[in-house]
Amino acid sequence: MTEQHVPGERSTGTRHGKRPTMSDVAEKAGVSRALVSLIFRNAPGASEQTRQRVFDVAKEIGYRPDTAARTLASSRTKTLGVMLTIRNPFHADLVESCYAEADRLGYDIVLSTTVPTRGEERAVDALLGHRCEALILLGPKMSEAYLTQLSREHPVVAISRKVPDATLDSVHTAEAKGVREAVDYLVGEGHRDIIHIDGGTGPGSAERRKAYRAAMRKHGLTERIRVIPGNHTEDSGLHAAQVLLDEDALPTAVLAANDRCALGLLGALHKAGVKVPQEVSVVGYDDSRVAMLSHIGLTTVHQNAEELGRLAVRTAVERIESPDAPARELVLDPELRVRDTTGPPR
Amino acid sequence: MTEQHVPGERSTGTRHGKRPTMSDVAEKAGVSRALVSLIFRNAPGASEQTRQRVFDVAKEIGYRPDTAARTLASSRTKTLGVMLTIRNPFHADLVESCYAEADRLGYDIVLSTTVPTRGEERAVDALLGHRCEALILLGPKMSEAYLTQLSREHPVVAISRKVPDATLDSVHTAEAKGVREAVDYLVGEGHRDIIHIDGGTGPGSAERRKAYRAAMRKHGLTERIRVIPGNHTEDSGLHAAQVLLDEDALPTAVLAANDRCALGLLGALHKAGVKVPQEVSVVGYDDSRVAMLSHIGLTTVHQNAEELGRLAVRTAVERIESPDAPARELVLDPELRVRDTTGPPR
DNA sequence: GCGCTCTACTAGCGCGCTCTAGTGATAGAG
DNA sequence: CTCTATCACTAGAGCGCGCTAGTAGAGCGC
Repeated sequence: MTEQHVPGERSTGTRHGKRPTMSDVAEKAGVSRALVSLIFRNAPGASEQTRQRVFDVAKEIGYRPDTAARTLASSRTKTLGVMLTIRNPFHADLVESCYAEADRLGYDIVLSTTVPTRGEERAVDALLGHRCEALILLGPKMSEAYLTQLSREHPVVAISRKVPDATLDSVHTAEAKGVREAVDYLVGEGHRDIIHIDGGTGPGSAERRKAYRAAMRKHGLTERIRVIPGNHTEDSGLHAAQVLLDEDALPTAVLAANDRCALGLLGALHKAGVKVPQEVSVVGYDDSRVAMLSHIGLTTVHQNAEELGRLAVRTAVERIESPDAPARELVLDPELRVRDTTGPPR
Repeated sequence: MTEQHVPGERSTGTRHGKRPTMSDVAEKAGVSRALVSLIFRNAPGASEQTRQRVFDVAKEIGYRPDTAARTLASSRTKTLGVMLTIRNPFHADLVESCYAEADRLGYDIVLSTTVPTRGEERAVDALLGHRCEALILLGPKMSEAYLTQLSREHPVVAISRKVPDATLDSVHTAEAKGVREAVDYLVGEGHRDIIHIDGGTGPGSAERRKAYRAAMRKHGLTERIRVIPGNHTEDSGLHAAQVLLDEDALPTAVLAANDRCALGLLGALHKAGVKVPQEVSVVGYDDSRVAMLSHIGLTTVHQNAEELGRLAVRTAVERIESPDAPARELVLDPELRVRDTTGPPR
């Protein structure tokens, strides 16, 4: 690493002077603080002329409303908290659509991500500290007890996680249906040795696992049922590949926990010289944008991220407005997207 | 979409009751509010016994410190604002390491992402509204004027963007060196028709473009120089592929603007039946974790995300502590990672 | 006894804003 | 001319906390 010192004009200007407040604007514009407040809140009760003058003064002295003070003073914060896992490309899709819908409904969004060193509880604490009016949790892995507790104290919407008899709203796709379609399709192509890498305790995993078993049974393939434990990261795909490659024979098709898992699996298979889909077919889950873009198009179960995000925000806002309405579960239909990682068995 | 109403136990419990405050805790614990404050700030001056009792009471009544009130009351917020583009996997890598370092230094982080409907200015406004003590901008595309202005008013650290004669700190890799290494390597493999898809106005693009030209010239390939305009998204790779495929002959190697661009390109080439690396070699830039995991390992110029994030946070904190120190430019060496998308020309 | 320090705590102001309850000025109705 | 309505604006309380200044009491040396 090298380090350079840039000359620059350090000593000039307003550098780090005290941040201007509403009072500064008021004084300079020759009006009361209350009026400035009113104008910045877009509330009626100020003449167009004054309004303009206040905005001009504000711009001139570089005033920005202070979110903290605003939050503290007002009963409403008009803020939604979104918990996500920044590594997850599908979450990126969801976040984008959340923003769009929140904008439409006049809400702000604050993000809080989990990272390896920062678990879901910390992420949630940060959001609640910001006085979010509702939480939107993207694929939460937290315990059911904690989730239930949380939803008793705050409006909570979970995306991609179904909680039986829950007190919280949830928005997700019909996991079972997606898996069933995938298995039906693979069987239709002639596969019989279809295994499943599951998502462990990840959101939706239990349903997918169950649906896989049911679908296999339906096709009379009960004895071929096999689940390799995994999770929702690339690593689990990699790991599953190692397990499979150590054995005598590969299955002809693999149903991965999600796209990330599928990508990890594909990477490892490719390194081992296994041809996809000639030797093994691979199906993902999510259809995050990367799946589409990867140079071999991944066959995957499409979840409508845009709609999921939109509905989650709508549901959150409705929940804020009527806290005691019964909990809702919104279920979208998934759709199998056949691309290039699947074909007839070898 | 289907909708279900879940019974749930809506009417019980503390649902949405007034949020408990420090006074509630104080009262219930039989101490003054000031003492509770002190305890929650981890400040010395309370007996271990009282401390424990206060924490117990707080937990019992579900008290959480209010970030807004805390921010408002204290001069310091100990908060760093990070602007990112959530779609960008490289940013995910950076954010993770920022968190780790901020944790170490006792700072909080608040995230603000750009999305298609929410530009950089809005993202920055949100951060400043939260009274962040410094801004860390991941690959900002904003105008130089705005950036300079911003850095005059607040501590700002830019990652992956170099601003000549700047008043702001920047942390980035030696773009030129990475590109030079890539070109040297390709030429060493026997390539002569090496083209570059550039990153438009994206961070680092100008330097990379310039370095590409210089490197080609150095190898006596001045006449083979060719730059296809692009940007830092998958789409630009796709688009460049279309341009190239429409022509009589493909180049033997392509230096993409970044990994995302390279992935788009690979996808399109694959669909067109062009073999990589047999017919065309492809080199990316960033080495975001996806590059590694993609089932064909992408040859790319590695940027040390962990170190970049770490240094950005350190620099931001140092800037907060000494606002008038000269601006610094921290430059890390990149490193070519040869994987599977490159080889000798056809 | 005195003054001293140290520990464990409390009183109360003010951060920048929102929001309710006003005030005064002008206009139109009766 | 009074009465009410409307408009443009203001006064001031208080949101939940941090923080400075202070106090009460215990312990200690002399």
